Amino acid sequence: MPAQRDSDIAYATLQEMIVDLRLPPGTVVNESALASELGFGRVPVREALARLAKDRFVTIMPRRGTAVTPLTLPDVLDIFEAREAIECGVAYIAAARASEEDLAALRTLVESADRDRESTDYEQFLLDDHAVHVTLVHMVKNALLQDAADRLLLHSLRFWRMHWKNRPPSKDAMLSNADLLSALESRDPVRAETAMRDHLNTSRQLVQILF
Amino acid sequence: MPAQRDSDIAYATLQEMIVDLRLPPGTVVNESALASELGFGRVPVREALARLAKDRFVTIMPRRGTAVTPLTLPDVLDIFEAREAIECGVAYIAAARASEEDLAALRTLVESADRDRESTDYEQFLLDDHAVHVTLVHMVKNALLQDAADRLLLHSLRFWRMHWKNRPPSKDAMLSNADLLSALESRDPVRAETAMRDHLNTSRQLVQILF
DNA sequence: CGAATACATCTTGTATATCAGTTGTTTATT
DNA sequence: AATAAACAACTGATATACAAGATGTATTCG
Repeated sequence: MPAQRDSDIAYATLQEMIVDLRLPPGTVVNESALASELGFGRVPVREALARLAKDRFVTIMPRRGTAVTPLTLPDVLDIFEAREAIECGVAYIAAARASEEDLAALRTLVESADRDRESTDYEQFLLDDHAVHVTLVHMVKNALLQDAADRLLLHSLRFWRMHWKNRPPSKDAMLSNADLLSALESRDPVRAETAMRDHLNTSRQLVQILF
Repeated sequence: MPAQRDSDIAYATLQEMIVDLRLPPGTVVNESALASELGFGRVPVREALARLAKDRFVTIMPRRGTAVTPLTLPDVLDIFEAREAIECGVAYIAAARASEEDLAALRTLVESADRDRESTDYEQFLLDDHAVHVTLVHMVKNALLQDAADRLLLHSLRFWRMHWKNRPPSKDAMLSNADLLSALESRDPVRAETAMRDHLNTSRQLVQILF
């Protein structure tokens, strides 16, 4: 655990506020204001913002201001495309490498998400679905892949929250990961990759229609 | 153009120094020393180091110091694995999306790299091969994928420079991208993905043997 | 002589102050 | 009235100063 510097806490706090929409896309933020709100000095807040900018969660316009990055349709399509490129590869690798414990944990999460769909609790569904993908990525135990994938998954989570915020929750758009899970359990890399690709393609198409 | 803040210049400079081994793996760096060397204050240097830490080019040990991240065998294998996961997806997408101009530029680079191999100029080979992969990624015009891939490619470049630094350059280890190029030119996503996977697997195996 | 503790020093972490660039507004000129 | 130049206010960018944690060393006690 890399220590708890103020800038680490500020980073985590702000990221959470951005992803859960307490700081909605487009919000302009101000270093000094944030500093006094969070109870830190300007320096740790500034460092946190710099890191969030590298993640593309905020956009810094030098000497002009900093804003929470907006979510345009092209941006969202990029997120899905990048997820497809990375997570398909991850699924392929994970099929060969997953331990029994990993698979059991994944099964629990997938079943939990399936229950959420039945109760149309979309916030909980999002969290469980997110957890499924995060867990999958962590299975491959590759810090570099994990960095890239975790960031994309958070972008994705932010998008879905935005998407469903003022929209009726629809069961059709809450896709199951059952196929992926069964492919992983039978240690079939190609099927796992295909399941992931189908999963992501289907949601991407849904978004493209509904946006 | 995202303005030229001192911290941007410091970031670019330090990244270059790390990747071209002027700051070899394991070097411990000191904020104030770097600051006076580069002619900046401590703040921009510190921000640059924070960004480099996110890229895993340096490792910050809070209140203890900062070091250029060492290159262990497991790290290198992670780099190759992550490249496989991402670049295969990139090749797949690029096959459908590449413009004629992109393909022409790629052809020039591939041929250039092939010439470098004949003259066993490994530094120039590395640069051209790097350019091939960077160009490929830029073809898909997806900033998120580009972020992730560019970082991995720089890690990879650093590794190869380290690898060949005190080793006789061997033609066998300088692989061609001709197959990949031809797959792209015939707009065949599956073949492009396969070519990329073979390319990366072969070099990974070479490394695993020689390390 | 060995171990533990106190201390000196080095390095990063944070706060405060100053500098500099951008923008929008005001004012003067045509 | 329209345009352009000067200016004022705001924001981030950087420098300087100070605080705090960590490590190695020296000293002291058993």
